[in-house]
Amino acid sequence: MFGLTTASAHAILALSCLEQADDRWVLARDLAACIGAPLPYLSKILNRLVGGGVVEAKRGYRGGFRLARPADRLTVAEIVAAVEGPDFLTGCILGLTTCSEERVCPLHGFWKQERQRIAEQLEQLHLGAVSAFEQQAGRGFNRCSVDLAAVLEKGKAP
Amino acid sequence: MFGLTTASAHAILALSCLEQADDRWVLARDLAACIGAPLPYLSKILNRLVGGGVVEAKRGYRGGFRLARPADRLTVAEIVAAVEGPDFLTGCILGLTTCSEERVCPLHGFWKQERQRIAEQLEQLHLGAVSAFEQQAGRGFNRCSVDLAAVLEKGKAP
DNA sequence: AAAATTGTTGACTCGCGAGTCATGAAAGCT
DNA sequence: AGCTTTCATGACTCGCGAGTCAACAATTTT
Repeated sequence: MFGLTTASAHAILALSCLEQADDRWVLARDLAACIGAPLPYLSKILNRLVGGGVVEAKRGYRGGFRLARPADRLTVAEIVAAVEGPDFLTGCILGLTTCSEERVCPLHGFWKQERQRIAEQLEQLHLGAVSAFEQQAGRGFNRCSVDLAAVLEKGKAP
Repeated sequence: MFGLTTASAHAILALSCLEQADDRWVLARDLAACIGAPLPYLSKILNRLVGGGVVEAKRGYRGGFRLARPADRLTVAEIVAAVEGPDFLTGCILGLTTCSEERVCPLHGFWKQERQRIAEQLEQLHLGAVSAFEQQAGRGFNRCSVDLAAVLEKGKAP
């Protein structure tokens, strides 16, 4: 109930892998293998990230995905918003449609504050930090079954 | 995605109404009418609250529900736990089953802190405060279509 | 131009929370 | 004892996020 959707989780982990590949094009298939997500589902999530301006896609031979901007200029808030829609953190905690600033619900004060805190945290958290954390933990391309050297070699501009 | 389930919302609003009836027995039907929730669904939610020791139920003629304790000794955390299970605020924000203190996920630090904050807030928030807020806002039994005087008269011990 | 590669998209299934319906079980009244 | 009232509960439907499958469109290589 409290937490991100699995779609957002896939997105964050996949982008963390992407960051480790620098500017090279990486296949959705390799990202899926790396984070253990189903390829067709991840494809749709990546597609939403394209729409949100988080990643770029290139079709056809030697295509794939790469970050639209450097990882330290991509926030987790932005990533989640691209996947789940811009309103993922708005709304009443009790789900009341009538709850507004004028006619607030009994948990409004508490939730308004928490919501703002969470939003701020997610905006301050950059993909670079997430990726660095994952890399230090020995995850990402380093430790998955994907052959990193081959992926990077293949992703280079011809 | 972020927020309580509607079941918890129904519970909080219904309990707020219950508080305004003091120690009298109130019918599930009246609570449902008062908060605008479907009766059969609310019944199941009230049943979970019985199991969680939040309310008491009495069947048969002149039966109904009443709070198991005074409203200022019932926390919102307790109510939500009764409805959604005790683990409603545990677990990884990315939904990773492998995430633990030893092998944390990239958002672990952020989420652990937020989770704790939310838990503390919900534990400090008592039903009495919620009910007082609702009453001041002109909601609860005061403003619903239910005849408060009749309900209270009926709920008295014979 | 043809073939191979790779992202795109719509239709489908599955599980779960939300909500409905009908029936059963306890408690009080007469 | 029988009737009425009221909570308890299992089976069902509905909508939605998650995940699958298959056909399609774009791009590069040969």
